[in-house]
Amino acid sequence: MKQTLQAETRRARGRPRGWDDKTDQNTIKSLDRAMLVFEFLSEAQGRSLSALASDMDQSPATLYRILVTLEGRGLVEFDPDLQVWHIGPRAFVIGARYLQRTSLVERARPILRRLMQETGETANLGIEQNAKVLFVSQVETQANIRAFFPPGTLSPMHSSGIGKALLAQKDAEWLARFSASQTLETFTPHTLTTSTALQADLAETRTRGYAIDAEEKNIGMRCIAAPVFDLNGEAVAGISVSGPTSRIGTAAIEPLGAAVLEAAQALSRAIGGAPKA
Amino acid sequence: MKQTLQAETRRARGRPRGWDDKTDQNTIKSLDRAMLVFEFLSEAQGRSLSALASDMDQSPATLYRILVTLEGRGLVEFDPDLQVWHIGPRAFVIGARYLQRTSLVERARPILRRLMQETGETANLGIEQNAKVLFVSQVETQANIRAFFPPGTLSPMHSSGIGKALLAQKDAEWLARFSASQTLETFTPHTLTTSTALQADLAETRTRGYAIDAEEKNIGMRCIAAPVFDLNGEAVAGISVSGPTSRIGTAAIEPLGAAVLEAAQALSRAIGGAPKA
DNA sequence: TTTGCTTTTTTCATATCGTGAAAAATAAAA
DNA sequence: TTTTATTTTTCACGATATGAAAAAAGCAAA
Repeated sequence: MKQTLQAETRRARGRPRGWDDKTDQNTIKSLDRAMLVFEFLSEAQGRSLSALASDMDQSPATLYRILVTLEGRGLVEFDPDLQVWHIGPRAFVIGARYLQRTSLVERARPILRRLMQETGETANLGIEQNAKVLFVSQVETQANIRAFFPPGTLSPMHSSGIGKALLAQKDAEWLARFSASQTLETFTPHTLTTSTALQADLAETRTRGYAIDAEEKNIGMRCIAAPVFDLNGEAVAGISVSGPTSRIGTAAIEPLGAAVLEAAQALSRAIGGAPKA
Repeated sequence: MKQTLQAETRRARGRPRGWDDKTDQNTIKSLDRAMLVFEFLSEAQGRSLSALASDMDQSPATLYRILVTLEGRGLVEFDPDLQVWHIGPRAFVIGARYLQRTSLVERARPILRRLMQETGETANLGIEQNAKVLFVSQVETQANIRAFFPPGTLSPMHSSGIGKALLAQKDAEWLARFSASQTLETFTPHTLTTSTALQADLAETRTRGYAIDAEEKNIGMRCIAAPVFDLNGEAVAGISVSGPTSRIGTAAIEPLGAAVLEAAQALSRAIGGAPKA
């Protein structure tokens, strides 16, 4: 039972340089081309052979053979009635096994870590739990003054960055039930305590792309958050950075927002999700 | 805008005869082999190159090139710390597009969500795939003890609620082919392992309107399922709720059955279907 | 029916490119 | 250090993927 850890070999092969221009010597051209077809088909399902051939600028003969081969393994499917090609069930089964491996939290860790390093502020991951935000993971800043949310903390949605980022994605019906069941507790003079104030903030959040919690829960603490989407386009989690007002001034908000947004999108991709269209 | 319908050409190419022995002339060998690797990896994730090579009886060099090529497209992933290979996020994204084709899943989501809220149990949607049940969508209960079927799971028909709900709608000829090709694997002492026992259960299911899986696959888990019909009156999918025996006792079965039946009928209507007359 | 047109499969000759063996590189263990 | 276990890379060979073009199959008109 060897457990060799010669990480550097292939780690080096990752992205560094000489990836974009140098055609990697070790890749198989024909396989790569076939996978490009596979990927293209997944985006443009329901096309005929000839349509695909002209769209991809490939010879119909080759394309045909690729599709027939993939069909043999159930990775693509041919609809004999409409004479068009689709992604097959086997692709779904195989792809679903990606999720078996790790959870949202595990996928988030490297992304949170990078976000913390880029911004210098504590990065958090939270999910919705019974109309509250449950903080499930965190990477702390190295600064001496820290925002601190122990994982496991439950926080009201209306007074946290992640909560507001998630609320901003909910439809009207959901929000109606929310305001009916929740009272908007006051924590600081900045807390949004009326439904109209909250609605206005959520509208801004939607256009901005990320939510801002400006001392709405704790005086002296600001927080920037963006939503994470799952496969069904539903906002299932949020990523935020939080820190003292001394470091997160008005000038810092925009760059932080961009970084948080990017991190949230990276996590969405990692769990196969994308915002609803 | 031609809409040619020359179905017979490729329909004939489907499965009929001369598939098993004749090496299909139109198949690309190297691609087929690569896809076999892809599939194998999905079942045996987290293996090193050498382990895969010996398991698949392939030269490490070729396997390496296949993996690197697939890695380039994100279809597989390399874990540099453990030095092992996995299925990648792109595979998940592409595979998930299989579901986009039919609006079934999309239509089902609100219905599943409502069913979960009404019953408090995890609601599932499954379709038939090569005489197996493929779970394609799920809304999880909020209870702490949960039945869990990750989407993408394949399950034998005779030992799942949805499977039995679908079987109950098949005609005698189909069932004869089914029993000829499938062995009724035993999972628990409650599994229906003889054709006669299964037939009897299906008859009850038909009169009852919904199927009951009473710990036939997993001990401690019960499942109530009903069929969903498409435009042609064929049972193309099934909806179920599943939960622990502690919550789904004999008394709970009837109300759950009614709720599941109603949900299944709602989905049938949503896709323009109805049971065969 | 027959004719014409489009899309798909299949054939075929060519040289590209995938392949395995073995060497080199790299990392871990001794 | 040396040894051992993996992994990448090199290399020469020939299997096989490829595109052009022909054949087959469907469809839509006469």
